[in-house]
Amino acid sequence: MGLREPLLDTACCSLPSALEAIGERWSFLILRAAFNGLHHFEEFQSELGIARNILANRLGRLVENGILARTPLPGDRRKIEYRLTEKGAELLPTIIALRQWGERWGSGVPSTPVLVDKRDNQPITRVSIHAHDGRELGLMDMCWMHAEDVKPLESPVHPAIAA
Amino acid sequence: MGLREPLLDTACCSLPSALEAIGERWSFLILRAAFNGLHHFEEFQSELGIARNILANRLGRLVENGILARTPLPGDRRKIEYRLTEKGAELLPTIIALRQWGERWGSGVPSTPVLVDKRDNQPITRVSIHAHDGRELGLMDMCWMHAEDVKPLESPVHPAIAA
DNA sequence: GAATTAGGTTGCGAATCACTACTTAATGCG
DNA sequence: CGCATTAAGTAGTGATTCGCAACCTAATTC
Repeated sequence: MGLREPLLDTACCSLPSALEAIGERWSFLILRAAFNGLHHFEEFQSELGIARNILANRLGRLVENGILARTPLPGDRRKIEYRLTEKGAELLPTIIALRQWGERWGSGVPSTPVLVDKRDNQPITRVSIHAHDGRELGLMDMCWMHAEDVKPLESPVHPAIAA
Repeated sequence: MGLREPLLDTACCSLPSALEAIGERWSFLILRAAFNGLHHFEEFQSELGIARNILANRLGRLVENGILARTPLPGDRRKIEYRLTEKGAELLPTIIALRQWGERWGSGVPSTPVLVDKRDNQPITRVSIHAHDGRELGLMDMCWMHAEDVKPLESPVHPAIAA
């Protein structure tokens, strides 16, 4: 039977729970559109060409999961505004990472629009993995460890506090 | 009719093509398992509890898309090894970013195992967005621009070349 | 008060998902 | 060899979801 149980118990990894929230078809693209400044049902619908019932379903689920906030506009109460919450906004690195991957390995076309630093209008760098001291790490530079085996560094105590 | 056409033309953004490759249910979790060192059909099956035909389908699609490489082992030719290609391995930032997001906003449980820097066994930092000079950028620090409007910085030409 | 607009909901056929059982091919072993 | 075992994958069968079109409802506009 096609009963859809949760992907996995969330005991060891929070990926499954994340995927429950945003892993369905279209969810990612709706989020991308939201990051690009779209806020209304019809905007999403015409931009993405998604079926209306599916869009309603996805928007509802994203709202349920606290990723989008749904507010009727005070001026025209027919209009519903969908806006990223803080939780939703923090998906940006994920989305950018996936987009950069697609750009590099997929069709190779540079995506538009592109995220730039406001200060100098220069594009952001590639999203990558960094050590706690800031060094960029490749696959060879890291390994997996059980969380409980990680010993916290004796953090260099701030002089003002240490004194 | 339920004919599944591509999510969107890939003209403006490579996200859709990326999602065609890895956006289906289970694909992400299969990749996570691969990153964690699983390489065989039965390993994936028992770890994820996924139906066998779906697993076969997903593995096939990941291979088609060049994300996993499928090689029968020389020693025991029943055994098929699925291994991440370079293209697949470069999905790590995406997966880590999503996992960190789930960890922060989902159940809040710390995931295990955790990626650490080999040099000092310290966990990696949070995946985030950086300017080309290395500064971490928040949502407020950046904006979208059309790719063709981005003016390349006159890069500080290498003295050896300039001379 | 009729038409329009924004945001949905309903119905229906096609595709996908998931569970179980079966198949095929390569090894292991007596 | 001959038979059990293992690894990987396929087939059959329902439940669920997707996608399209049409319809509905409330708020606004003319």
